[in-house]
Amino acid sequence: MLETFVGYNARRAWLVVTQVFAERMAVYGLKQADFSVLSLLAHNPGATSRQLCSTLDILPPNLVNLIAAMDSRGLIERRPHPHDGRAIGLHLTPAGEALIRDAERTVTQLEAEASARLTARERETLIRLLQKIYR
Amino acid sequence: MLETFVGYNARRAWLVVTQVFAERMAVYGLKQADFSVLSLLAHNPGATSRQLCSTLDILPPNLVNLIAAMDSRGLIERRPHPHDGRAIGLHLTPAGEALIRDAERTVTQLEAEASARLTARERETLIRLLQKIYR
DNA sequence: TATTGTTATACTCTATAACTATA
DNA sequence: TATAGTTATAGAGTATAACAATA
Repeated sequence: MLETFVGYNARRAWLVVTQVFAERMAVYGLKQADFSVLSLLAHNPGATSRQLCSTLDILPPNLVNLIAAMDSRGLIERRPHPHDGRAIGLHLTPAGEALIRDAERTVTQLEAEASARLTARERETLIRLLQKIYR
Repeated sequence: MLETFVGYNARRAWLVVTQVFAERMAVYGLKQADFSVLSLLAHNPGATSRQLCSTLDILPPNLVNLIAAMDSRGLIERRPHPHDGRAIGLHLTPAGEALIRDAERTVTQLEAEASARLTARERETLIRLLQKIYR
């Protein structure tokens, strides 16, 4: 019965992937949210906390320490926003760029392993159907 | 980039479904784990805590209060296991059966709403592909 | 008045160690 | 010795309210 529900199956699949993800990202000292933030900044330099929050569905208070920690680690930099004095533009440092490049490569690899029982086409279909749910 | 990963998309889809789920199940006083336990017991009467844990990937200590609460509510009954003096067989009471019957109907309905942008066939495909990941 | 970033805090979910009773 | 159920507790993740600075 449970297995006929999208919600149940999505959670079970996510649990499997997320476990492998956590193990492989521990090498880089990154958790899921860290990876998501760095990856977004790599492809959207200068994004604000608020933009990250709405894109990732994270609440602002829960992003603060996360950003502060990666700032301390020298992975990201906060620069004044060009047009909005309230906001802070977030940028990757060279170290942050190097780290996320390696991490993204690792995730691409583990994704391939996690979906090894799917053909390339099935994997595309899966992602497309999942996006139809949440977009 | 993030959107090319199964893990990311599975989580986002699950977040959407789970939110609607939580709202609709609040009427019954059930959380996700409660629903899963009751539903499993409805279709597997006499199951033990240990069996529920391994099926749902819940750790034994985290199931204790959950079971106790539903026992207090008169939804489930603990009976001595017929063959194993250590174990306890879990059964739904008539009240528990009535509740999970209604709740399952509601979940079936909300699942249909959540996957309204998918055809019936796409929904089947989605579930099949998700199961290929975690099974 | 509304929004950005922030602090403090609380609540839920998940994880670990250790105990008892039975196998 | 191994397993089922339990207790206590710690940690991670997520949520709300309220504040200063800027729009």
